[in-house]
Amino acid sequence: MRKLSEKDIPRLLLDWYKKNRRDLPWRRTSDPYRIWVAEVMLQQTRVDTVIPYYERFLERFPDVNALARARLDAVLKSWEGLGYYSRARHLHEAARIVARRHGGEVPGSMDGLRALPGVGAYTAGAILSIAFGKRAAAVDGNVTRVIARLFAIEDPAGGGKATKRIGGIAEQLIPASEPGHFNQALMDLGSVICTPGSPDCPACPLAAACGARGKGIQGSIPSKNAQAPLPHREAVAALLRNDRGETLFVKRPDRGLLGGLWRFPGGLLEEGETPAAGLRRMLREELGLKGTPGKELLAVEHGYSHFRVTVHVLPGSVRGPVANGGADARWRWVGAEGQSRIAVSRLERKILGALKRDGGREKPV
DNA sequence: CTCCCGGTTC
DNA sequence: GAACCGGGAG
Repeated sequence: MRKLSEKDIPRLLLDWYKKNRRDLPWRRTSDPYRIWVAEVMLQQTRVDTVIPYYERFLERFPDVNALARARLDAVLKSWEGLGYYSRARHLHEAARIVARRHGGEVPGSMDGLRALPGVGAYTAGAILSIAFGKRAAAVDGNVTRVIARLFAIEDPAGGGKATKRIGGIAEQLIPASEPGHFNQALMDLGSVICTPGSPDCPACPLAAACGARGKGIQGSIPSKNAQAPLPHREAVAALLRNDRGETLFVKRPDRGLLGGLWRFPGGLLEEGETPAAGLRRMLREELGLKGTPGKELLAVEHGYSHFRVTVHVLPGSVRGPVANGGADARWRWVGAEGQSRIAVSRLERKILGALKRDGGREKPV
């Protein structure tokens, strides 16, 4: 029997994929829009998390024109909890571009796709190969790991050298027929068999062709680069209620952390600042209000991509009546029902859930 | 071109 | 603690 070589890889993978492919909602369609939405959601986010969001999003925005017509607030609400909210903003903006400039048809070219906000090399390659059957690489984290192992690439993953080499190999490997299935096969293999921690080499259709396996170094590829622990910050959030029982919310700027989502008044504490003092300062700076903080209700831990935070939640009263902001105001009094309609991050949902559980009663931390 | 920012889940 | 891509600043 002839030794396995590089040119056997597509056939072996495609055969394996036909028997082992995962049944995923976006694999039951060839609609470029639906595949695009799925690929954007799958950026930075696991398959199981994406599935329910994907279903709901497409029910709400079934085609490009529906998404293009929607308000950003509605799109963000559908994205609530999925994280990396700039993806939603970019997708919405891109849908408007497709509706306006491409007659509602998702572009089927690399240049057309890459010109859309939120579409990088990976997403464009995935859409081109999966929805349009074109020969394009789609190198995500799984594919990177599979190729790094297959070719025993020991340079640190994410480094310029390894990225370039892996991209080049991915381009070469793609077969002219079924490029979309080939790319998805690579991703499934990485997700199910060639996993980061302990790859299941005996189950791998490419084991005999795998360079890392041959050298017995599959467990240490890709090499892990030590990362510094995330910094920790302290923050305060104010629970301000008016006489109608509504709560004051502030809208975050469209860009930056959690852009376009609503939050409680407050923010990061300065070094050595107490929650009460910080809250007084922030109410003054942010809303021009003179406020009196009450006793801390609870403290919530939350992690972001590059720091962790402890949020102290304090009730407060503000002097004098505060009018409701208009439709586009950056702050607004929100009743119980409205609180389920506005888009907020996990952190605010966590706080709202905790307050609801103990009925908003004061409680020692 | 490289580095840093950006959220959540398992 | 690990995993997961794109944009924008430097």
